[in-house]
Amino acid sequence: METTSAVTALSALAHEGRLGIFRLLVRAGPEGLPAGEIARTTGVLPNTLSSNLNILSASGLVASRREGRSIIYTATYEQMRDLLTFLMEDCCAGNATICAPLAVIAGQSCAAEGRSC
Amino acid sequence: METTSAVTALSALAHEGRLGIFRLLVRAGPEGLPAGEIARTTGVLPNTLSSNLNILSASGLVASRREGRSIIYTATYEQMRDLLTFLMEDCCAGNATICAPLAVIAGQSCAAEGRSC
DNA sequence: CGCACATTTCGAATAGCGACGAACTATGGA
DNA sequence: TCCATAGTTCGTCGCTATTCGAAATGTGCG
Repeated sequence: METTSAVTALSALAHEGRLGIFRLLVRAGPEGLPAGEIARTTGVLPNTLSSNLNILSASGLVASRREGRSIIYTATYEQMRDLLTFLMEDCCAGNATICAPLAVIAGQSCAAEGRSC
Repeated sequence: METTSAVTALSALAHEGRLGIFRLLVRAGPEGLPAGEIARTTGVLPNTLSSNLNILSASGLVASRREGRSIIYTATYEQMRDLLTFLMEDCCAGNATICAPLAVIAGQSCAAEGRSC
């Protein structure tokens, strides 16, 4: 992941409403939730919600599909994993205790990269 | 971690300059780096850098200590881990494949919380 | 004390974000 | 075709974030 898309993703999450939406979708799982239900759950106006869903979509953290009259939104786990990995890249250099569990997320061991931990 | 502090931390990282600083400090490890060296590395004006370091400090992602005439900044791994954990809270409900590695970060297994994965 | 270095604080200008009302598009059914 | 439902797009306004120059603080050394 590049710095630019990481900043975009972090900006998308750095907002109380959007963070709530994202976590709601993470909990909802792969089936996702229709925009209307998100609006009802969070009590946000439809147009404001739509704008925020758009920002989340643009960041890649959320995907959408139409189903009849509803549009269903889902969290994109892969993008999320990439973001977490990016944040902790090269943390090996200084701190082995946090590196080990993070390497699991990244799907690669530190040893494979020739680092000390 | 509460939503408010998560938003604060994410806002702190949602900035190209600050994200770069944070990742630099993550790579630098527990010993950290003096502000002057960060300024030299990133090519940012000292006052702008100071402002951004302040924002990172307020978010808890970075800590500082004085050492002679320099002020040394370090990444706070624990706060970072709390943030990652918060983002993925309850992801179990829908997706076992991503839940497992994330549970390692959180320092607790999903089974311990009585979930299916 | 006086000076130089390292960093922070202050104040002002600029730009971008966020929320809302109103109008628009898309889908499905009578 | 006409209508109701589900979401989106547009335009506007207020607010906050970001940056910079200039000045201030804090620290060590001679």
